[in-house]
Amino acid sequence: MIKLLLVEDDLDLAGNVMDYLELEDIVCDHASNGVAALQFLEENRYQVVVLDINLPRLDGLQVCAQAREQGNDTPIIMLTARDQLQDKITGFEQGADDYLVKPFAMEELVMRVKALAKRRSAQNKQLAVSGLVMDLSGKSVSYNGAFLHCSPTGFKLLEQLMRASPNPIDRDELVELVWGEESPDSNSLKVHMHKLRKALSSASVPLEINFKTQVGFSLSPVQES
Amino acid sequence: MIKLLLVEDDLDLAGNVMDYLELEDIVCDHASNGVAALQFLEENRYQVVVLDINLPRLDGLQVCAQAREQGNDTPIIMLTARDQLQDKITGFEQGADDYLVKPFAMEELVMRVKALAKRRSAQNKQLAVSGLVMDLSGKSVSYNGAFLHCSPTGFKLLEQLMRASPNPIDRDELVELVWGEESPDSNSLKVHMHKLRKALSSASVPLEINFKTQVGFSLSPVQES
DNA sequence: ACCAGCGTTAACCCGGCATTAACCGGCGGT
DNA sequence: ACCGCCGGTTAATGCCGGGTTAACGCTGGT
Repeated sequence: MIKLLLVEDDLDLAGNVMDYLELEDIVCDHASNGVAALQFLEENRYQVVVLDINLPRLDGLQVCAQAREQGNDTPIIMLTARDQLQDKITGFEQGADDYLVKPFAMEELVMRVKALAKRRSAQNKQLAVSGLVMDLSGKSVSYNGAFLHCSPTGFKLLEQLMRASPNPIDRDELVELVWGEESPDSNSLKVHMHKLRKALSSASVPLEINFKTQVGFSLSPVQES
Repeated sequence: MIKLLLVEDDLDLAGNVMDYLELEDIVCDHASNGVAALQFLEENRYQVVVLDINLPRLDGLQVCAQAREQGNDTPIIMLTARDQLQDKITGFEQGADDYLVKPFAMEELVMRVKALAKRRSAQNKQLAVSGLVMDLSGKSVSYNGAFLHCSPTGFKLLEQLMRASPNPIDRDELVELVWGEESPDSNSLKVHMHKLRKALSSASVPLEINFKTQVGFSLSPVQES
C-alpha cells in the first residue's frame, strides 16, 4: 500500500486523481496550497508526493525547495502545464524526481507513482553499514550508540562512501559529489580521508576505507587474515 | 562521460539530439531502425538507450522486449508520440525505465539521461572462465573465493584474454586493446604476461596462457598428458 | 579582539607499478 | 653446427600518486 501526498489546487482534478488512485490501493492525503503541503510533509511520511507547480500561497517549486532544505527526500513528481518548461528544469534542479505534463492520463500517473515508490522504497533517512549508523536528518554518525564527531565535509564524504558500500566509488565521482564541480586542490581529499580513517579507527568501528588504483575508494569491513 | 545509443529514424531529429548531447559530454551511437539497434546493443555496452517507438523493420517495443530477453538490462528511455499511451504502458511493462513524449525539450532529455546513467552506474558484470571469476565493477579477480592481486594493466590484459577465451587473441590486437594506439616498448607486454602467469599459477588456477607464433595468446585449461 | 574549529595548502615519505635493460633458451634457417 | 630472432625471465630504475603531518587563514562565536 502506497501512501501519497497530492498537492493540487484544482479540486475537481484532485478529486478525480484521488478516486482513481484509491482504486489502485494508493492512499492519498490532499493539500490544496503550498503552505498546507509543507505542513503535511512535516507531520507525515509519504512514499511519494505529487506536486502541482501552480499553487496559491507558495508555488510547487518553493515547496520542493523548502522540503529538500529540511532534509526531506521523499520522491516528488511535479505536475506542470505544457508551457512551463523552465519551471520543470528548475524543479529537477531542486530535487524533483519526475514530472508529468498536464493534461495527463491517470494510468501514466499511477505508473510513475509506483515506479518511484518501488525505487525509493529501500531508502531511509538512515544509512547503516556494519553497525555504523548515519542519521541523515540529524547529521550525526554513531557506532554502538557512541557518536563520532565529523566535520561537515567528512560527513558528506562518509555519506557517499556508505551509500556506495560495499562497492567502490570512483575518486572523481566522489569529489564531484562532495564538492560539486569546483573542487579544491586534490590534497584536500587526502587530508579528509585521513581524518575520517582516524575517526573510524579511534571509535573502533570495524570498517576501513580502502583504495585501489583506477577503481576508487571503498568502505568495507576489516578483514582479519 | 556517458555512452548512449540513440535509436531514431527521423534523421533530422537524431542529428539535433546528437549535436546537443555532445555538448553535454555524452557520446552517441545512432541506429535508425530496430534491427540495427539490436545489433548495436549486442556489440557495445551503453549506459543509456534512447529508443523511439515508431521504427522501421522492428518497433521500439519489440526492440525493448528482445533486448531484455537477451539479458540486457541497460536503462531505456522510450520516445513516444502523444497519442500512444497504450504503447507507453506496454513499454513500461516490458522493462523500459522512463519515457518522454514528443515533442520534448533537449534539456529534459539530458536530465533524464543523466538521472538514469547515475542511478544505474553501479552495475556489476562478471566474466568467468573455468572457475576464474573477474568482477568488472569491483575490478577484482578471484578463484575459489580467493582474490588474486592484479595491477591495472595486468587486469586489463587478463580481461581481454578471458573475453577471447578459449580462442587466441592476436598479439597486436591485444596490445591495442590494453594500451590503445600508443604502445610502449614490446618488452612491457612480456613482463606483464609473466606476472600474470605467475599470479595464476601461484593461486593454483588451472589455466595457462599459451602463445603460438602467428596466432597469438590464448587462455586455456591446463592439459595434463 | 581572541579563540576554536574547519578547510585548504604545502612538503615529505613511501609503496606500487610500468617500463627498460640485460640475459637465457629454444627453434628455424642457412 | 652455427647464428639470430623472438619469447620468457629476472632485476633495476624512475615516476606517479596516495598517506601523513604540520602550518596557515578564514569564519563564527564569545
